[in-house]
Amino acid sequence: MPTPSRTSLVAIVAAGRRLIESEGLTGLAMRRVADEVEVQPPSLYKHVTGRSELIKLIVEDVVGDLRSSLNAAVTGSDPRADLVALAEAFRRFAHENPGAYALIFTPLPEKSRPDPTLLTKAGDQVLRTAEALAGAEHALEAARTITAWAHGFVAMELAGAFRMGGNIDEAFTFGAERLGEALDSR
Amino acid sequence: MPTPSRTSLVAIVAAGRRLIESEGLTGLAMRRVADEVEVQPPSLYKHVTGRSELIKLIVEDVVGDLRSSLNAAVTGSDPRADLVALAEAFRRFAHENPGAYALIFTPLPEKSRPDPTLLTKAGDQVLRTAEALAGAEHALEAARTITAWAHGFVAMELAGAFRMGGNIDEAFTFGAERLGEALDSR
DNA sequence: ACCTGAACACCGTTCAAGT
DNA sequence: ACCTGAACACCGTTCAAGT
Repeated sequence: MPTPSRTSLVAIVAAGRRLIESEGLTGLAMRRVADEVEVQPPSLYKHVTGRSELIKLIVEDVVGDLRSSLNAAVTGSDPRADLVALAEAFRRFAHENPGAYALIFTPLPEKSRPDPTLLTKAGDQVLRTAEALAGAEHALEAARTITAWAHGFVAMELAGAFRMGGNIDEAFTFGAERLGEALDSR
Repeated sequence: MPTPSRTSLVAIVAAGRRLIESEGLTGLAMRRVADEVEVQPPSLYKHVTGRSELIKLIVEDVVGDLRSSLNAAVTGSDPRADLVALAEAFRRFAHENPGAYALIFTPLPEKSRPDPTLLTKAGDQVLRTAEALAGAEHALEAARTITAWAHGFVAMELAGAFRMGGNIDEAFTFGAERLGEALDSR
């Protein structure tokens, strides 16, 4: 007689994401995930091919949430204002999900990398704002400049790399505004 | 009778850095480092307090090399040209040391983080160029904008996050030039 | 069809014993 | 003073056996 599942993929991914958030990638041990969903470790392999794939699923979950946050941030009125709103939403998301966020742009083994189309979708709002600002011919380059700066900023922040004093919030606003000016070709 | 050391801290750090470069942080196993320097694993602990500290020493080694590369890149003639030269040197370094580079701005446990003063020294050249460009009152913010963008760009590149086509080299040059314009307050 | 216990091949690290 | 072998407490993963 078939036994009903005692856990589920969503429960496993959620548990894994919690573990990563609280203790980083090292804390993501299959045995601990199993504990969290109240199952023996080998049972996890009925839902997931292995730890690498679980990491991938967690990253994809995070990327989906990031996309929602970015989409919710823009108003569509003024591209310069939208750029600032996107940057702030991006940073807020990273601050609220530092452990999971760190995985998005970290060099992971092929098996743990998120589906590229998900990353593309998450970046779509930035691309549209970049196009409104910089024009169609420079849209992609402008979007990459914005994303690179925003990611680099929060990555350094989360890694504790800003150690020379000064106001971090102001530095972020400074960057967002200067980038808005620099990319505006209207 | 005292036994002469069969290995050394520099040999251990070099071996560790090689392992990280070829197989990432996961490849940095104490047993494999021990193999590389031809010693039994427990002997490593006479030179290093543990794996965490070894990671820290490796990161500090890399940061020192990055600093040298950046210092060698500037000519001091024109700040805009220096900014481009710094950005290119930064990116070249990351491409040549992708495994080790990834560690610099990754969120590491406290015990593995590099000495903050080393990071400061590595960033000093960028700070000076930023000051020449943006003026003393905005030097730190400008330096952070430049560094964030450059790091974000190569981090995304190394993570394989640029998947929408387009020319990556041109996107980098585009960003460097626009940033130069945006930060120039002379 | 899903879960389990036992097992395998790995880890980092400790420590008493050797030279 | 440094190195070693043996051991401990962990990993991820596999697999035959249970229900």
